[in-house]
Amino acid sequence: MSTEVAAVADESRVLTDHVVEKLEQLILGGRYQPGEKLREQLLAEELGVSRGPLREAIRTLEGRRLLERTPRAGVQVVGVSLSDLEQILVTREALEGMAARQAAENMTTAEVNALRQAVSGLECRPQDAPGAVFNAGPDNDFHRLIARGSRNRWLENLLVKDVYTLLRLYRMQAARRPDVTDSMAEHHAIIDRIHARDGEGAEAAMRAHLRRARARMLEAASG
Amino acid sequence: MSTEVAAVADESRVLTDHVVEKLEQLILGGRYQPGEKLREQLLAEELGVSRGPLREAIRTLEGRRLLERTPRAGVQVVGVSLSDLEQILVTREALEGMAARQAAENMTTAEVNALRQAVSGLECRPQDAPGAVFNAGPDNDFHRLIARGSRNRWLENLLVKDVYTLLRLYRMQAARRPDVTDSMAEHHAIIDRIHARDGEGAEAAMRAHLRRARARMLEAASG
DNA sequence: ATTCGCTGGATTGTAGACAGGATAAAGATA
DNA sequence: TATCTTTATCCTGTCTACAATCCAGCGAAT
Repeated sequence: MSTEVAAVADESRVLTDHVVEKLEQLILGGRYQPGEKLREQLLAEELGVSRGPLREAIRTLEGRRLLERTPRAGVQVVGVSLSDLEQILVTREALEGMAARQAAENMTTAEVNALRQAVSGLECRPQDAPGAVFNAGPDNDFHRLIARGSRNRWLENLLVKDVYTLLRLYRMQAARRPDVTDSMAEHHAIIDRIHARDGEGAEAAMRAHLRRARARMLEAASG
Repeated sequence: MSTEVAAVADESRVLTDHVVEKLEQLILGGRYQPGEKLREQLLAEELGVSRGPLREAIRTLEGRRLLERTPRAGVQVVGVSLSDLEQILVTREALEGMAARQAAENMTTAEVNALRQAVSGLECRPQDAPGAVFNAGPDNDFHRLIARGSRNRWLENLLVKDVYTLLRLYRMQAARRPDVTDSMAEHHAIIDRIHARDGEGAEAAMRAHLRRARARMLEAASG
């Protein structure tokens, strides 16, 4: 079975963690469609684990809102409605605006440089990796680096583990490549503010950027 | 055993959900102190359930960052350091600012009235309930109502399930009553903006309020 | 046609077992 | 006496197996 979880876990992680990861990949990779019901017995066999770790992994992904449970009826992959998408994007604006502000205060110069490189997107990124859906391109790197640069593990976790994952799921669901609309200029404006250590301006620029991106996404989705 | 989970679950919830709730109460109630290690066998017996549901509940609370796992060594109640507190409060400012903005757009007039009543805090709130630590007073209601009024279930969930819980844990840990410092005036200013449907102003007022509250808390904690 | 009850399948919860790692106690050495 | 090492114990992580419960679909009876 090609979908089996790596039998030998690297130390300091337990089986459940690998199941979480693998399951997330299966969902984000489209193996299980939004709305599709997961049957534990089958899934456990497919992953080569027993029900225990699988159920724990499901609980974890429930917490990240990737799975939804109807008591005694089973779990299913969430479907991201247009209303959901809008609410998620609003939440993202709040979190990532603050992340940009904190990044302006806390990022090292080296990190800012890495950020500039990332948006330049010159590094010929190999799109061949098995989980192509995962590498959402240089845009993704940009936002991740800022989340990391905020030095705020709550902001970072909420953004990376919850928000970004749901957005990927939506893109999967809509069969839409991450729009590479040239927001390069906006990205550079944000970086400039961060580089200038202007937290206020960085947050404003990021929020303006995300508002425009949200408008684009919602328009593209409904229109 | 007085800590046993209600044997008969109200419908549409499974045992694990009750364990999550009960465990959260035990932690927030101080029965298990921050840093304390949880032994699953004992805890399972104390709660009157088997290890299965307990382990699932633990995973859920891990997702909410109330518990921390060291692989193969066990789980322990998290300790909220001063740096953690600061980061959480910053995250809260971002989320709750946006919640206030959306509340200004989406709250019904009736909800705004309820909000005013809540901050007036005139209803003689019975502090007798078993989980006294839970009823964090009228201040808590105020923030919950706004989160609810945002009509954004992501914002609301992140605030109520994650952020507020951690703040309660911190207060428990610091053995500090939720400071009832008269932020009444600030609260009313926020409500005024919401009532005026001024999203921009509501967010600004909320963030200013939370910044001041953060400063107070950090000062009280370190000074 | 609607309602009732049955039945098969799936979820949910429990119990017991066991390997392997972590912790704590006992012993050995300086 | 203090520190290092070894040993014993405990606990976690995982699996298997089984009982209980719930739900959906099907068929029969009114």
